[in-house]
Amino acid sequence: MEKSIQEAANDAQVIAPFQSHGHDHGQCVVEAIAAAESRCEKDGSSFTPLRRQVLELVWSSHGPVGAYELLEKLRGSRRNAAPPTVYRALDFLMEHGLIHRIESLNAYVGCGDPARLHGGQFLICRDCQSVAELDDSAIDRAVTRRADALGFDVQQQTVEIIGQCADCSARGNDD
Amino acid sequence: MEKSIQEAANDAQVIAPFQSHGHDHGQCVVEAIAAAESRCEKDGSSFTPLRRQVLELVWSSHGPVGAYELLEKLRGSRRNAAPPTVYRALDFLMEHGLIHRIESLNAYVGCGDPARLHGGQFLICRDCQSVAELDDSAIDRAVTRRADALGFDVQQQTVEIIGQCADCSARGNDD
DNA sequence: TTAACATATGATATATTATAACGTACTGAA
DNA sequence: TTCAGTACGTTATAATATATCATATGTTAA
Repeated sequence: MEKSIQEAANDAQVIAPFQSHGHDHGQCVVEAIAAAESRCEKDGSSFTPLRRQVLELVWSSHGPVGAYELLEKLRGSRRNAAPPTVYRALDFLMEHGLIHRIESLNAYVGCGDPARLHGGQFLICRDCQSVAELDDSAIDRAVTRRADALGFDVQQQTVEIIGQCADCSARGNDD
Repeated sequence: MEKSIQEAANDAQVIAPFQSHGHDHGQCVVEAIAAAESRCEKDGSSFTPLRRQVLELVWSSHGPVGAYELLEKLRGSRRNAAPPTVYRALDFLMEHGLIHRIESLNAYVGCGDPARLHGGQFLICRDCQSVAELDDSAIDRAVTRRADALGFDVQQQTVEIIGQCADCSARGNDD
């Protein structure tokens, strides 16, 4: 028998599922920040107020956020914020596995599992712009196998799947 | 026993392998243009001189090429070419499956199999910038399976694997 | 044949995303 | 205490992509 969607979402290989409308997002951000703190402490890297603030802004939605959108928000509290302010923070957060960049959207999302470094596999909903992060070993294995067969040494995987999430197709959005 | 690299490269699931230095590139471009012509004829779409020229320029290397790089080259023969000139041609070529966009490089590569519409799976060498195009059904299946389990309807797959190709690692490039 | 419409390209301007380069302030080690 | 490293400020600019309106060309159908 097939797993239900909920069971599949609970599977360890789904790092961050699509979020239901009701979920406690405040709590979810708090947890992400705590995880980031402990990750940086482990790395011996400094999780400065600016970096923390940018990470909070990234997490302020579950969707991908653009750099200039972050810049706008940042300017609420830092009047002189400029593009490098944001990009440097984003670079730091990516290097430390705290966020991922979605190449096909030029945008950034919080990483649901910063404890472990990993490349990104994402399901991106065209309708509601939400993103589910995967760490699916079957996908990873299939990629690695083919690369190995060609003598190709994999350094970074980018897997970005665009489509429509279950909620949106239930809702009948056909945009 | 494992397949040799050559056997793996000959596998039908590798649409466009990494190119050896010696391959007959002129011939390879000619074939790509011919395939494009027949594809467009089948689609009833018009393969204009501009579009043909841009496709030739994309194929002028096996590596990914940026839009502004194409624009420069295009200006050799069309003095007034402007960004929209190139982007419109690129859009047309993508819609008709004649080229793919590499999201992680903001660049474009010729499609090795325009006869059949398909999303892209790419191995991209950091050192020599060459690209191998795959159409690996195991990767595709792994993605589809997980998406299905989550009730996610896949519309477009972007799989871009960055690393080092066999030639470059043999050559000992460690950049 | 021509009016009507769609398609393709020209031309100009501008939007969006990202980085370069240099300066200043703080921090912690020798 | 000076030196080196790091983080951030500041200004400028690079690189990528799109909007908009004008012009030309081709196709259809009355």
